[in-house]
Amino acid sequence: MLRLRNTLTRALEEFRPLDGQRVRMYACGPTVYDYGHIGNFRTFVAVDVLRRYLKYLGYEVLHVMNITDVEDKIIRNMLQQGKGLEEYTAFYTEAFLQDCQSLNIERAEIIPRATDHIPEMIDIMDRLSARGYTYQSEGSLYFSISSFEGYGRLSGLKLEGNIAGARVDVDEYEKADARDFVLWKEPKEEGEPRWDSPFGVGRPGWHLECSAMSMKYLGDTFDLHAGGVDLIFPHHENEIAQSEGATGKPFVKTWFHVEFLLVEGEKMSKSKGNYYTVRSLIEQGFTPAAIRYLLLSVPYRTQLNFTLEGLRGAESALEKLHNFRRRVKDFAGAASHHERVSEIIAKARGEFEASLDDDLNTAGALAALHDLRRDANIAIDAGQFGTDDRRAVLDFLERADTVLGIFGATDEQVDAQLAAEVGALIEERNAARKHRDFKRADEIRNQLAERGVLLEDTPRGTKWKRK
RNA sequence: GGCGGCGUAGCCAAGUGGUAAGGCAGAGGUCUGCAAAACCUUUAUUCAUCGGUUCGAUUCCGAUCGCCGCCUCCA
Repeated sequence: MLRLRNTLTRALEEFRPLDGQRVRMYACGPTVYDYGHIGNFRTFVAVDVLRRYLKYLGYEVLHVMNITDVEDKIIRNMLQQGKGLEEYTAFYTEAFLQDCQSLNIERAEIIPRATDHIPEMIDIMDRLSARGYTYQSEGSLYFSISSFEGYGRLSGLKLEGNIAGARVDVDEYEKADARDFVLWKEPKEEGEPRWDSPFGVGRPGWHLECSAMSMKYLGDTFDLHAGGVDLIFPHHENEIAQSEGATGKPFVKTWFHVEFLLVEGEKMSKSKGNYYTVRSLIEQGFTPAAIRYLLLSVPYRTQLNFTLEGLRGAESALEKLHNFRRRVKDFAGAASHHERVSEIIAKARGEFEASLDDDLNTAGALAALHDLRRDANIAIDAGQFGTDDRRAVLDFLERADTVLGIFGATDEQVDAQLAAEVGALIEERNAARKHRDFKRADEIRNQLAERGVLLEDTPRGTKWKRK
């Protein structure tokens, strides 16, 4: 039974869908003004594990992840570069989806773009206005938070109790209250994207976009809403105010927030030079699977301190799991079954599921795999392993990987020509070794090493892998 | 100033009121023509500090110190 920590209630709660076996979830997607960084992807990987585990448990998942494709930074950049909105955002949207794919993040069932949902946003504004939650000022439409009872419940921030040491944006004095937020913004500059609306020409505020898209596809009330912790306030707080203000119904049952990723103990920022994108790490030679492993090695609700050393460690740990899976896959022996191996698998499965049930403890889930690895290796070494066991271990690993996604699709892709070449060279080398021509044998080994192929002499013959 | 989280071996990190998962790095071993790789073994009398509750606390409570986040756009 899955238990999740709900930000709204601050409690660990048993998760039950509102609608039978069907889970409706929304995750705030990227604002496509630049390439995503690993901090962004920590959140998306965590949400991915959530949806994958829900499916593992037998639920049907309807997952919506939006693309925010109109927003201040986007507008600033596109104007600077002299590009159109669509042209500018399409590029980074594509880059984002590619990064998701390389990290083996499953695609959400629905990926709506904000600019395709202006009518839905106008509809919400109409309803909010009719209910007296809004006011117009200098061509923009604002939401008056003092009119919405319960504002601040999610974040625990008090409406009045101020903010002595905090920075407050005092410049925007056209707002009635400093914390009121904009629903519809009047264009300030030439060339800014704009749409017609009953509230004048303008563009939507960010918060409104998510309310419109989530409710359109998931209904007025749905199960899960996910995002980074930094979105709790004001973004999610404002979504609640807008959505519940418009419908009069509860908006979301469970709020799921992913903690920050830090780099060398500090918040990532371009100016500090500790800023990593997925693609920059891949260029440095790290595999996406290792990045994903690292992101899973710390449970989603604690801050993750990213370091290159940690990433190298993740690579080694993942390598061990890969080696193990390969060893089991290549196992050829008696068609037998060993009770001990069944116990090992049952223990691993129990630990794996108990960990994930406990608020998605991915660190524990990975530990379960490593335990299995060690115990099964011992069984194989002891000759207490048969082909039935082989099948059972592989089945479990495959099933576990439907949640973790660390073995990846790229794993088995070896091009056939390379395989043939390497096979021939290995044969030649082994012949040389037989004749004690070690000079030639080492020559071949070095030659292959230069091409990134690593040989491994085992009692059962020579194996190879790519490094 | 308000709100929230964290401090566990060299490093990353799980966890429980009953005596410390897992990984990285290190050390030893098996294997090998030598290697590498692979595999196995091993690494915290102790969980920031000081008090308290308890038969018993790393785990609960209080204080102190340190770190991080949010309160403004942000995953």
